[in-house]
Amino acid sequence: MKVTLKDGSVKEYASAMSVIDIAADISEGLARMACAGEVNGEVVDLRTVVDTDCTLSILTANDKAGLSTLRHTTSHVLAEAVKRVFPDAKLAIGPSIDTGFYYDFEHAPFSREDLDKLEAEMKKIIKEGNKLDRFTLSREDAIKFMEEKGEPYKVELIQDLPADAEISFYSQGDGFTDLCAGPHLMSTKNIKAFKLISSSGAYWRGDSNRPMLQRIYGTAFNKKEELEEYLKYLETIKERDHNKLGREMEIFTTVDVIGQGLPLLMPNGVKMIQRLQRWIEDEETSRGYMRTKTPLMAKSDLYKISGHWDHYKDGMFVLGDEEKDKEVFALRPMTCPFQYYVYKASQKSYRDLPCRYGETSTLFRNEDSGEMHGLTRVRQFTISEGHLIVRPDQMVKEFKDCIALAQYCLQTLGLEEDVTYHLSKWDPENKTKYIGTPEVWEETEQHIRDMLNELNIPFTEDVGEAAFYGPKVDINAKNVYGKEDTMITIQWDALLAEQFDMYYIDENGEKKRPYIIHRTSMGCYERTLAWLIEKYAGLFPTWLCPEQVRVLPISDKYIDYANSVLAELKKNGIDATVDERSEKIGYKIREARLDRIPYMLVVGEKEQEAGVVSVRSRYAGDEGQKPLDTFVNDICKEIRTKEIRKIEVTEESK
RNA sequence: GCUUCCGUAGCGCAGUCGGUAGCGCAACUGAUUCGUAAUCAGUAGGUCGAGGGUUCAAGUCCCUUCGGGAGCUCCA
Repeated sequence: MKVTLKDGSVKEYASAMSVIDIAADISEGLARMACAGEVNGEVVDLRTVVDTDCTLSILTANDKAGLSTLRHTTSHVLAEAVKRVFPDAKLAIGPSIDTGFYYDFEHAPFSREDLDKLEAEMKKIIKEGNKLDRFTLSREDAIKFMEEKGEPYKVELIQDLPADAEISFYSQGDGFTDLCAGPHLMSTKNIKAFKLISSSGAYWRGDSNRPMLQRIYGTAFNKKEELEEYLKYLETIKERDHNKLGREMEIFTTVDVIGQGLPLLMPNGVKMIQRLQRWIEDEETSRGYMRTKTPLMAKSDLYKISGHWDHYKDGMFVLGDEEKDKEVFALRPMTCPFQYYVYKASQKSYRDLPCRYGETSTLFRNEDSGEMHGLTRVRQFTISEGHLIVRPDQMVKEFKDCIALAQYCLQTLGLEEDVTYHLSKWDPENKTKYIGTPEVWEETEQHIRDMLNELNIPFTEDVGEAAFYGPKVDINAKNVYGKEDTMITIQWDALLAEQFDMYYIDENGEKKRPYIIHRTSMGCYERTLAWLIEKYAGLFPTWLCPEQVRVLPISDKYIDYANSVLAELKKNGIDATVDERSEKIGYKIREARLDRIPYMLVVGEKEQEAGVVSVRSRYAGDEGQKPLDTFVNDICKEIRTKEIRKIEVTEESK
């Protein structure tokens, strides 16, 4: 057989060979480094025997799949360590993940001391350097095997494997054997650098009705240095965590007596949100949106028509008692039905459509207590919401325009590279969660699929993520910890117009159902703010900075001049202050840097006499003396164009 | 909602075996009037998240509750 290698060279073998043997034939070193193989593009175990012509790559920990193999084997080492240190623990599952691996156990919660003990035991196991061997069993034997070992979770896993699945096991020495599809390293001794990160509860099979197991998270790398670097990185991202930095910068705060998920936006945060809001509202207006302002609450009757009462009552703040009170109200969790009644207030002709309604809309959602987080998951928030009532023939164009608006917003804020696009579909297995027929769902999902393809937007399709009334495009971003949130959503709704009896009169004088697009342009302001804090680590584009310029007189003698400079800045709409304290200039600069002010204007004798300012920016350090009007022109232009100036000078700010 | 960790001055932290609370920065006052990352001196600030219990005595031990973190589950 002929084996074509990554570099294009061809090896010929007389008989079948395993991947690891081929690796050893290429070089000893490669065999030592090998984590997995890739045969004809498919990742395989090193033990896989190749017997026909193929292309083969030997994957090492420098390859993504190789690294995840290394991590997966590390999770098995962890499992063996747990069984050694805590023999009563029951094994569940232990996959590799983007950041490392985890393994779930039925056991009492693990403390940090337990993790340290386990790490020590893992080091021992690695030092022992047992070989991993793969073998398969029939379903009956596999179940018997795990029953004898007293592993009920493994038995359940085997029982649920598809009928045609090969049931494989990996053993490492005599002590430990685990049900596993692989692939795995050849020996535990090839694990060079690992660390147990944390432990926490996790439901068996991700089902909150089933027992809670204990999950241990860890990570592993090819080299010690890479591990160190990763651990250091984990430390540094805390510094840009919006929940920490946002409080530090007095953008928001929370108060225990006010309640969970109810952040207070402070003057700095409000300034930023106000700028975002004015920008978005003006942008929408220029794109043909009309603005509405509708009530924050309504009678339950409204939500009964929309279907929210049936589908999302638990998520709403209900005012009153359904049993006792004649009327029950609820704070609105969305604006849809309110804007529908704006539409319905007058009879519409086909000529009136599309109707694009926008509202800066405050919403209330009663999240479960464990879900609240900083500014990203809150109980009250304000969203750049809107609904477009359109004729079916206008739907595709309008939907595309909504995507274009979202992309424009992301580009302006410099966030477009950080997002992923998702086609969120219904779950045909769970019809009770949705309204409408399968035909309507399939058709609308196909429309969105076509559109995204046409626009050349890469996207994933997520089952069961749709709204109850229709599929949607979700634009998601990850926070500093890698957790994903929906930032923007655009939803295709061919169903609610029926519920609300919305219609327009077509060219033949007949009543027709419109389609509806539910959409946001820049999503929820609080969440966007959180995203910006983390993206820019608090060093926002100048137009968004709560304080854009600080004027620093070098002594009290120049306070008057500093204030005349300030007046000129304010006249031009620039957010600025003067630092009037009797401190040394170096100290004032340090403070301004710590406050993340983009521009500092130093003024003293020379500046006053020449009528100029000495500009110091976080972008380029000392920018030298400039006439004040030149500086004002420059910064006004930067603000007007919402320029994202690259930071070239990186000085330590600690 | 579930598992777990945490809550001491504005912020970051210390507080031993239960014996009545301290440090740094910030703040304030005074001096200094300064040229690019911390001028000097002084002052003030806490019923230790809240409530209850054990004890002669609780920041410390126990219970409840509120809030915060991590993860799970959920997220119109």
